[in-house]
Amino acid sequence: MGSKLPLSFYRRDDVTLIARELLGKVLCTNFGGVLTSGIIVETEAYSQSEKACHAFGGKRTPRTEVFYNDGGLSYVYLCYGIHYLFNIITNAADTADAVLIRAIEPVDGVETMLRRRKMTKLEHRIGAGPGSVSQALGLTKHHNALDLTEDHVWLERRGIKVPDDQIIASPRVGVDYAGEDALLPWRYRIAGSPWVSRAK
DNA sequence: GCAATGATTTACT
DNA sequence: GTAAATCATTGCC
Repeated sequence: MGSKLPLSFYRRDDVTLIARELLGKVLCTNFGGVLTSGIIVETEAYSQSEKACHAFGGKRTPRTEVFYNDGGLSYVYLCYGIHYLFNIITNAADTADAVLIRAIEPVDGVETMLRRRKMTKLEHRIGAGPGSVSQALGLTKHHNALDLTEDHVWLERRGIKVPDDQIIASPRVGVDYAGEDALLPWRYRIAGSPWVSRAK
């Protein structure tokens, strides 16, 4: 097993750097004694300084309150009434930065993930896309604002190296309403991974 | 209190 | 490629 990422990893002030470094790390969940995990192969950075973020401009609502905690917490949000999106809160308290996990490559508990996704055999799309990731790992809104150094949801370093030339930066999708900020290349994925969502 | 909408996925034409 | 599903949060009345 790898070593759990320390809080100091999340509390740095460069959210795009954290998003890049999360590639190749392993996201783990352990609910009811069932371990499931996957290598992070696609992420997206969000910051309060750009419109695509729910907490843009320091806006506070009951939903975004968790953004203003210290880094190292989970943020699970229900989108389109159907899909849960898993984010990691980064940076210091009162600074609303976060990284969205968009795709994983299954590692542990594959059978459990298949059952959760109602699939009979392993397909590349099992962890492709933020809604799919959450479903495969069993994350729901009940797992919002969890401490990522506890033993239910956490991230590990397993010595997987992702060289810079294997990281592709591209504009984010689904954020057209953000205007110019939608063009920021804050979406990162591992080149050549078959587990990422279909490139657009 | 109520209507509009979204950090998406899936299935169908 | 296009459209529908579906509901918590949000913002305005």
